[in-house]
Amino acid sequence: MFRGASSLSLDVKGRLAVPAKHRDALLSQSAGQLVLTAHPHRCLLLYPQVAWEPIQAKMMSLSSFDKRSSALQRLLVGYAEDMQMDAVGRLLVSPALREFAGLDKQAMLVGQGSHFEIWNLDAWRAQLDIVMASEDLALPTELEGFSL
Amino acid sequence: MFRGASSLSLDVKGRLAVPAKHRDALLSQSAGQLVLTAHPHRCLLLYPQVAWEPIQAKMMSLSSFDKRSSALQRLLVGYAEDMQMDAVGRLLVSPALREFAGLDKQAMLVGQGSHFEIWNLDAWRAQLDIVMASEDLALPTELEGFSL
DNA sequence: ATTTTATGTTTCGCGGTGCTTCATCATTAA
DNA sequence: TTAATGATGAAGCACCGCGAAACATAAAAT
Repeated sequence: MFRGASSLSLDVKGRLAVPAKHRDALLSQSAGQLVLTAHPHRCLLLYPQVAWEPIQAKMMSLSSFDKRSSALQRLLVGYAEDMQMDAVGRLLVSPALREFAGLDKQAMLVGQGSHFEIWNLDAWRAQLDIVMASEDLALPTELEGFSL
Repeated sequence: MFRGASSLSLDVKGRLAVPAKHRDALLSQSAGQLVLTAHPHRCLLLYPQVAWEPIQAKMMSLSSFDKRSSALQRLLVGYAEDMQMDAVGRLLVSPALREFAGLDKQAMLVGQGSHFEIWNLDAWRAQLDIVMASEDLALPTELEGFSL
Protein backbone atom coordinates (compact mmCIF):
# COMPACT_ATOMS: atom_id res chain seq x y z
CA MET A 1 0.00 0.00 0.00
CA PHE A 2 1.70 3.17 -1.21
CA ARG A 3 1.05 6.28 0.84
CA GLY A 4 2.48 9.69 1.45
CA ALA A 5 3.39 12.79 -0.48
CA SER A 6 6.90 14.07 -0.99
CA SER A 7 8.29 16.94 -2.94
CA LEU A 8 11.34 15.89 -4.92
CA SER A 9 13.59 17.17 -7.62
CA LEU A 10 14.53 15.87 -11.04
CA ASP A 11 18.23 16.20 -11.72
CA VAL A 12 19.55 17.80 -14.86
CA LYS A 13 19.32 14.47 -16.70
CA GLY A 14 15.65 13.93 -15.87
CA ARG A 15 16.25 11.36 -13.17
CA LEU A 16 13.74 11.27 -10.34
CA ALA A 17 15.06 10.06 -7.00
CA VAL A 18 12.42 7.92 -5.30
CA PRO A 19 12.53 8.38 -1.50
CA ALA A 20 14.21 5.45 0.17
CA LYS A 21 11.17 4.59 2.26
CA HIS A 22 9.26 3.59 -0.88
CA ARG A 23 12.00 1.72 -2.70
CA ASP A 24 11.65 -1.62 -1.00
CA ALA A 25 7.93 -1.63 -1.61
CA LEU A 26 8.47 -0.96 -5.31
CA LEU A 27 11.25 -3.50 -5.62
CA SER A 28 9.30 -6.28 -3.93
CA GLN A 29 6.65 -6.43 -6.65
CA SER A 30 7.43 -7.70 -10.15
CA ALA A 31 11.11 -7.85 -9.22
CA GLY A 32 11.27 -4.08 -9.55
CA GLN A 33 9.70 -3.98 -13.01
CA LEU A 34 7.74 -0.75 -13.18
CA VAL A 35 5.46 0.93 -15.69
CA LEU A 36 5.35 4.70 -16.03
CA THR A 37 2.58 6.25 -18.07
CA ALA A 38 0.38 9.32 -18.56
CA HIS A 39 -2.88 10.14 -16.78
CA PRO A 40 -5.67 12.33 -18.23
CA HIS A 41 -5.29 14.75 -15.34
CA ARG A 42 -1.82 15.64 -16.59
CA CYS A 43 0.16 13.69 -14.08
CA LEU A 44 2.16 10.48 -14.45
CA LEU A 45 1.26 7.06 -13.07
CA LEU A 46 3.85 4.71 -11.64
CA TYR A 47 2.71 1.10 -11.31
CA PRO A 48 4.46 -2.11 -10.43
CA GLN A 49 4.18 -4.09 -13.66
CA VAL A 50 1.94 -6.83 -12.23
CA ALA A 51 -0.54 -4.21 -11.09
CA TRP A 52 -0.48 -2.43 -14.43
CA GLU A 53 -1.10 -5.37 -16.75
CA PRO A 54 -4.77 -5.98 -15.86
CA ILE A 55 -5.48 -2.28 -16.25
CA GLN A 56 -3.96 -2.19 -19.69
CA ALA A 57 -5.83 -5.36 -20.62
CA LYS A 58 -9.06 -3.71 -19.56
CA MET A 59 -8.26 -0.62 -21.58
CA MET A 60 -7.55 -2.63 -24.69
CA SER A 61 -10.89 -4.38 -24.39
CA LEU A 62 -12.76 -1.09 -24.81
CA SER A 63 -14.37 -0.27 -28.11
CA SER A 64 -11.92 1.46 -30.39
CA PHE A 65 -14.81 3.13 -32.19
CA ASP A 66 -15.84 5.27 -29.27
CA LYS A 67 -13.84 8.46 -29.47
CA ARG A 68 -13.32 8.90 -25.76
CA SER A 69 -12.36 5.28 -25.13
CA SER A 70 -9.83 5.19 -27.89
CA ALA A 71 -8.36 8.53 -26.85
CA LEU A 72 -7.93 7.11 -23.36
CA GLN A 73 -6.33 3.98 -24.80
CA ARG A 74 -3.91 6.05 -26.79
CA LEU A 75 -2.96 8.06 -23.75
CA LEU A 76 -2.57 5.24 -21.25
CA VAL A 77 -1.10 2.58 -23.47
CA GLY A 78 0.70 4.91 -25.83
CA TYR A 79 2.71 6.64 -23.18
CA ALA A 80 3.40 3.54 -21.09
CA GLU A 81 7.07 2.74 -20.62
CA ASP A 82 8.69 -0.19 -18.86
CA MET A 83 11.49 0.78 -16.54
CA GLN A 84 13.23 0.06 -13.30
CA MET A 85 15.02 2.15 -10.74
CA ASP A 86 18.79 2.38 -11.00
CA ALA A 87 21.08 1.14 -8.25
CA VAL A 88 20.47 4.19 -6.07
CA GLY A 89 16.71 4.31 -6.59
CA ARG A 90 16.31 6.76 -9.44
CA LEU A 91 13.85 6.65 -12.33
CA LEU A 92 14.92 7.94 -15.71
CA VAL A 93 11.85 9.81 -16.95
CA SER A 94 11.72 10.10 -20.73
CA PRO A 95 11.46 13.52 -22.40
CA ALA A 96 7.99 12.63 -23.73
CA LEU A 97 6.61 11.92 -20.27
CA ARG A 98 8.38 14.88 -18.74
CA GLU A 99 6.88 17.14 -21.35
CA PHE A 100 3.42 15.62 -20.94
CA ALA A 101 3.30 16.24 -17.21
CA GLY A 102 5.19 19.51 -17.32
CA LEU A 103 7.91 18.19 -15.04
CA ASP A 104 10.83 20.52 -14.61
CA LYS A 105 12.98 20.79 -11.51
CA GLN A 106 10.42 20.18 -8.77
CA ALA A 107 7.92 17.35 -8.72
CA MET A 108 5.49 15.82 -6.26
CA LEU A 109 5.39 12.07 -5.67
CA VAL A 110 2.05 10.97 -4.27
CA GLY A 111 1.18 7.49 -3.03
CA GLN A 112 -2.23 6.25 -4.16
CA GLY A 113 -2.51 2.76 -2.73
CA SER A 114 -1.80 0.56 -5.72
CA HIS A 115 0.44 3.08 -7.44
CA PHE A 116 2.12 6.46 -7.29
CA GLU A 117 1.28 9.67 -9.08
CA ILE A 118 3.93 12.16 -10.14
CA TRP A 119 2.87 15.79 -10.45
CA ASN A 120 4.17 19.10 -11.55
CA LEU A 121 4.15 21.19 -8.38
CA ASP A 122 1.75 23.85 -9.63
CA ALA A 123 -0.58 21.28 -11.14
CA TRP A 124 -0.63 19.51 -7.78
CA ARG A 125 -1.62 22.67 -5.96
CA ALA A 126 -4.40 23.26 -8.48
CA GLN A 127 -5.54 19.71 -7.83
CA LEU A 128 -5.82 20.39 -4.11
CA ASP A 129 -7.84 23.51 -4.80
CA ILE A 130 -10.53 21.41 -6.45
CA VAL A 131 -11.34 19.87 -3.08
CA MET A 132 -10.68 22.82 -0.88
CA ALA A 133 -12.48 25.38 -2.98
CA SER A 134 -15.89 23.84 -2.34
CA GLU A 135 -16.86 25.56 0.91
CA ASP A 136 -19.40 22.98 1.93
CA LEU A 137 -17.25 20.04 0.94
CA ALA A 138 -20.00 18.64 -1.24
CA LEU A 139 -19.18 14.95 -1.29
CA PRO A 140 -19.88 12.48 -4.03
CA THR A 141 -23.19 10.75 -3.46
CA GLU A 142 -21.41 7.50 -2.70
CA LEU A 143 -20.18 9.12 0.48
CA GLU A 144 -23.62 10.12 1.75
CA GLY A 145 -23.60 9.71 5.52
CA PHE A 146 -19.86 9.17 5.57
CA SER A 147 -17.68 11.14 7.92
CA LEU A 148 -13.98 11.64 8.49
CA MET B 1 -12.46 8.59 22.78
CA PHE B 2 -10.16 11.53 22.18
CA ARG B 3 -11.26 14.83 23.71
CA GLY B 4 -9.85 18.21 24.53
CA ALA B 5 -8.01 21.04 22.84
CA SER B 6 -4.45 22.01 23.58
CA SER B 7 -2.14 24.56 22.12
CA LEU B 8 1.32 23.16 21.53
CA SER B 9 4.50 23.98 19.75
CA LEU B 10 6.50 22.34 17.00
CA ASP B 11 10.21 22.44 17.66
CA VAL B 12 12.69 23.61 15.08
CA LYS B 13 12.85 20.14 13.52
CA GLY B 14 9.11 19.84 13.03
CA ARG B 15 8.50 17.57 15.99
CA LEU B 16 5.13 17.91 17.67
CA ALA B 17 5.01 16.98 21.34
CA VAL B 18 1.76 15.19 22.10
CA PRO B 19 0.49 16.04 25.63
CA ALA B 20 1.21 13.22 28.04
CA LYS B 21 -2.45 12.72 28.89
CA HIS B 22 -3.19 11.55 25.35
CA ARG B 23 -0.19 9.32 24.81
CA ASP B 24 -1.45 6.19 26.47
CA ALA B 25 -4.69 6.36 24.54
CA LEU B 26 -2.79 6.65 21.26
CA LEU B 27 -0.36 3.89 22.17
CA SER B 28 -3.10 1.47 23.19
CA GLN B 29 -4.57 1.17 19.68
CA SER B 30 -2.71 -0.50 16.81
CA ALA B 31 0.35 -0.81 19.05
CA GLY B 32 0.98 2.89 18.61
CA GLN B 33 0.79 2.77 14.82
CA LEU B 34 -0.65 6.10 13.73
CA VAL B 35 -1.66 7.66 10.45
CA LEU B 36 -1.27 11.37 9.85
CA THR B 37 -2.92 12.89 6.81
CA ALA B 38 -4.42 16.03 5.31
CA HIS B 39 -8.00 17.30 5.59
CA PRO B 40 -9.70 19.55 3.01
CA HIS B 41 -10.11 22.26 5.64
CA ARG B 42 -6.33 22.67 5.76
CA CYS B 43 -5.78 20.87 9.02
CA LEU B 44 -4.18 17.49 9.67
CA LEU B 45 -5.91 14.32 10.84
CA LEU B 46 -4.28 11.95 13.31
CA TYR B 47 -5.83 8.48 13.40
CA PRO B 48 -4.86 5.24 15.06
CA GLN B 49 -4.08 3.01 12.10
CA VAL B 50 -6.96 0.57 12.67
CA ALA B 51 -9.42 3.44 12.65
CA TRP B 52 -7.97 4.91 9.47
CA GLU B 53 -7.89 1.84 7.26
CA PRO B 54 -11.65 1.52 6.66
CA ILE B 55 -11.85 5.21 5.80
CA GLN B 56 -9.10 4.87 3.25
CA ALA B 57 -10.70 1.76 1.82
CA LYS B 58 -13.93 3.71 1.33
CA MET B 59 -12.08 6.53 -0.36
CA MET B 60 -10.30 4.23 -2.76
CA SER B 61 -13.61 2.72 -3.82
CA LEU B 62 -14.69 6.02 -5.38
CA SER B 63 -14.44 6.58 -9.11
CA SER B 64 -11.01 7.75 -10.18
CA PHE B 65 -12.51 9.35 -13.26
CA ASP B 66 -14.63 11.86 -11.36
CA LYS B 67 -12.55 14.98 -10.81
CA ARG B 68 -13.81 15.72 -7.32
CA SER B 69 -13.59 12.15 -6.10
CA SER B 70 -10.09 11.70 -7.36
CA ALA B 71 -8.97 15.03 -5.93
CA LEU B 72 -10.28 13.87 -2.56
CA GLN B 73 -8.50 10.54 -2.94
CA ARG B 74 -5.30 12.31 -3.79
CA LEU B 75 -5.58 14.51 -0.76
CA LEU B 76 -6.49 11.91 1.84
CA VAL B 77 -4.49 8.93 0.63
CA GLY B 78 -1.73 10.94 -0.97
CA TYR B 79 -0.81 12.78 2.17
CA ALA B 80 -1.31 9.85 4.54
CA GLU B 81 1.81 8.80 6.38
CA ASP B 82 2.36 5.96 8.80
CA MET B 83 4.21 6.97 11.91
CA GLN B 84 4.61 6.49 15.59
CA MET B 85 5.58 8.73 18.44
CA ASP B 86 9.22 8.75 19.50
CA ALA B 87 10.35 7.61 22.93
CA VAL B 88 9.26 10.84 24.59
CA GLY B 89 5.94 11.19 22.79
CA ARG B 90 6.73 13.39 19.83
CA LEU B 91 5.48 13.10 16.24
CA LEU B 92 7.84 13.94 13.42
CA VAL B 93 5.64 15.85 10.97
CA SER B 94 6.94 15.70 7.42
CA PRO B 95 7.68 18.88 5.46
CA ALA B 96 4.83 18.09 3.03
CA LEU B 97 2.25 17.92 5.81
CA ARG B 98 3.64 20.92 7.64
CA GLU B 99 3.48 22.95 4.48
CA PHE B 100 -0.03 21.76 3.73
CA ALA B 101 -1.45 22.78 7.08
CA GLY B 102 0.72 25.86 7.44
CA LEU B 103 2.20 24.60 10.68
CA ASP B 104 4.95 26.76 12.03
CA LYS B 105 5.79 27.25 15.69
CA GLN B 106 2.36 27.07 17.28
CA ALA B 107 -0.27 24.43 16.62
CA MET B 108 -3.59 23.34 18.07
CA LEU B 109 -4.32 19.71 18.88
CA VAL B 110 -8.04 19.00 19.01
CA GLY B 111 -9.65 15.73 20.07
CA GLN B 112 -12.48 14.60 17.80
CA GLY B 113 -13.57 11.29 19.24
CA SER B 114 -12.09 8.78 16.84
CA HIS B 115 -9.15 10.99 15.97
CA PHE B 116 -7.32 14.25 16.55
CA GLU B 117 -7.11 17.31 14.37
CA ILE B 118 -3.99 19.45 14.22
CA TRP B 119 -4.47 23.09 13.24
CA ASN B 120 -2.43 26.11 12.46
CA LEU B 121 -3.37 28.53 15.23
CA ASP B 122 -4.77 31.22 12.98
CA ALA B 123 -6.68 28.71 10.89
CA TRP B 124 -8.18 27.35 14.09
CA ARG B 125 -9.36 30.78 15.17
CA ALA B 126 -10.88 31.33 11.75
CA GLN B 127 -12.62 28.00 12.14
CA LEU B 128 -14.17 29.12 15.40
CA ASP B 129 -15.33 32.34 13.76
CA ILE B 130 -17.36 30.37 11.25
CA VAL B 131 -19.59 29.09 14.03
CA MET B 132 -19.61 32.21 16.15
CA ALA B 133 -20.24 34.63 13.32
CA SER B 134 -23.65 33.17 12.45
CA GLU B 135 -25.87 35.01 14.91
CA ASP B 136 -28.69 32.53 14.88
CA LEU B 137 -26.48 29.48 14.62
CA ALA B 138 -28.30 28.20 11.55
CA LEU B 139 -27.81 24.48 11.70
CA PRO B 140 -27.91 21.89 8.99
CA THR B 141 -31.26 20.17 8.63
CA GLU B 142 -29.89 16.99 10.17
CA LEU B 143 -29.87 18.81 13.49
CA GLU B 144 -33.58 19.79 13.37
CA GLY B 145 -35.02 19.45 16.86
CA PHE B 146 -31.62 19.03 18.39
CA SER B 147 -30.51 21.21 21.25
CA LEU B 148 -27.36 21.75 23.27
C1' DA C 1 12.87 13.95 46.82
C1' DT C 2 11.65 11.14 43.20
C1' DT C 3 9.38 10.34 39.06
C1' DT C 4 7.43 12.04 34.99
C1' DT C 5 7.49 15.47 31.26
C1' DA C 6 9.54 18.67 28.20
C1' DT C 7 13.11 20.60 25.32
C1' DG C 8 17.52 20.97 23.45
C1' DT C 9 21.83 18.69 21.69
C1' DT C 10 24.77 15.37 19.56
C1' DT C 11 25.94 11.55 16.98
C1' DC C 12 25.87 8.18 13.51
C1' DG C 13 24.29 6.15 9.37
C1' DC C 14 22.30 6.42 5.24
C1' DG C 15 20.20 8.87 1.56
C1' DG C 16 20.78 12.16 -2.04
C1' DT C 17 23.62 14.60 -5.34
C1' DG C 18 27.09 15.21 -8.61
C1' DC C 19 30.80 13.31 -11.13
C1' DT C 20 33.09 9.80 -13.76
C1' DT C 21 33.15 5.97 -16.64
C1' DC C 22 31.40 3.02 -20.02
C1' DA C 23 28.67 1.93 -23.97
C1' DT C 24 26.32 2.87 -28.14
C1' DC C 25 25.44 5.33 -32.15
C1' DA C 26 26.53 8.45 -35.77
C1' DT C 27 29.48 10.72 -38.85
C1' DT C 28 33.48 11.14 -41.62
C1' DA C 29 37.51 9.71 -43.82
C1' DA C 30 40.43 6.33 -45.82
C1' DT D 1 32.55 -0.48 -47.28
C1' DT D 2 34.76 -0.58 -43.12
C1' DA D 3 37.06 1.42 -39.46
C1' DA D 4 37.95 5.06 -36.27
C1' DT D 5 36.95 8.93 -33.63
C1' DG D 6 33.84 11.93 -31.40
C1' DA D 7 29.54 12.98 -29.20
C1' DT D 8 25.57 11.82 -26.54
C1' DG D 9 23.35 9.55 -23.00
C1' DA D 10 22.83 6.08 -19.48
C1' DA D 11 24.57 3.61 -15.53
C1' DG D 12 27.87 3.09 -11.79
C1' DC D 13 30.49 5.06 -7.97
C1' DA D 14 31.89 7.84 -4.15
C1' DC D 15 31.58 11.41 -1.11
C1' DC D 16 29.38 14.78 1.57
C1' DG D 17 25.46 16.57 4.10
C1' DC D 18 21.41 16.06 6.33
C1' DG D 19 17.90 13.83 8.90
C1' DA D 20 16.37 10.66 12.33
C1' DA D 21 16.82 8.77 16.65
C1' DA D 22 19.00 8.47 20.96
C1' DC D 23 20.77 10.88 24.74
C1' DA D 24 21.11 14.17 28.30
C1' DT D 25 19.72 17.95 30.89
C1' DA D 26 16.32 20.98 32.81
C1' DA D 27 11.71 21.78 34.64
C1' DA D 28 7.60 20.56 36.90
C1' DA D 29 4.43 18.02 39.40
C1' DT D 30 3.02 14.64 42.69
